[in-house]
Amino acid sequence: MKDKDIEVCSCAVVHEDAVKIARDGMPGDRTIDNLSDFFKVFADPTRLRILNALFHRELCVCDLAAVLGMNQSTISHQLRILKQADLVRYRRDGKIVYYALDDDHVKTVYDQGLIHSTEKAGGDK
Amino acid sequence: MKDKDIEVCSCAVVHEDAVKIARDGMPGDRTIDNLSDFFKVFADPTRLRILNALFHRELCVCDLAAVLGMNQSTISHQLRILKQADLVRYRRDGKIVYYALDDDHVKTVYDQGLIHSTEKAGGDK
DNA sequence: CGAACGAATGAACGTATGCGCATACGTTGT
DNA sequence: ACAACGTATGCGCATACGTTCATTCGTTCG
Repeated sequence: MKDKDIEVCSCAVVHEDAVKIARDGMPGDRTIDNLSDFFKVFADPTRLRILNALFHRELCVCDLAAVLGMNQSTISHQLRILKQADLVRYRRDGKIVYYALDDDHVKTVYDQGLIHSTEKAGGDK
Repeated sequence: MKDKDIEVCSCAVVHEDAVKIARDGMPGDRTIDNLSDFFKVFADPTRLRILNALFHRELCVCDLAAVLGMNQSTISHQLRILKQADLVRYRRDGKIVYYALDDDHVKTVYDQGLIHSTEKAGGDK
């Protein structure tokens, strides 16, 4: 192994040991990418609103469009993303497709983020 | 109040009551935006790697560049975002600026996301 | 079978985001 | 004060993302 780190940063690496430890503890690309993709799903107002609406009960695409005041197409696109992330599941009843939260911990993540985000926004100490 | 919902979605709203309940329970734009912004900070591999590196101990910009194998400029840009989100704080020691996690619950959010993301990726039932 | 309706998909557009280069800033040592 | 070094910032590029329009798909009902 060669000192690739030195080439990246022109400065003398201040803490070689700390860098090594941080490197060893770093998860693989796959893990990091999965993690960022997971958070990415929650990083959009429209999707958060959809999730919020589904906290109460299952809703069809048309209902969600009405709740959010947005196009049916937009809702459908976002539902696809939520579905791919396994955050929601759907149930077909005739022409109507009902969406619901796939897992309870979706609300857990949502709520935890809510606590921290409002904490930051409100508590401007 | 006028029926704005009907105009949005050309279909006949299937569940008026459910739509109304979902609407009433919907947080304001400010809250939703804060929440999505919060998750957005976690929704990038580079920032997640920086946070991960800081789990062990505080590091300077140069260290982080070495750990991630990226430009100092890139690291600095991302640190700015993390700082604005109050996820990290910095301490100046001469020319060197050390960054550290501002809060313990940063790791909490990180870990919780990790659990769910690996759960989804691994358990492809 | 064909019309009607809800939902899904693809293309296009504007915008936002991450990265690296070049450079400016702030501090230290001579 | 000047040079050196670590860090921060502005700019441009490439790309990813969200929304909308138009169309297609799938189902139901006449």
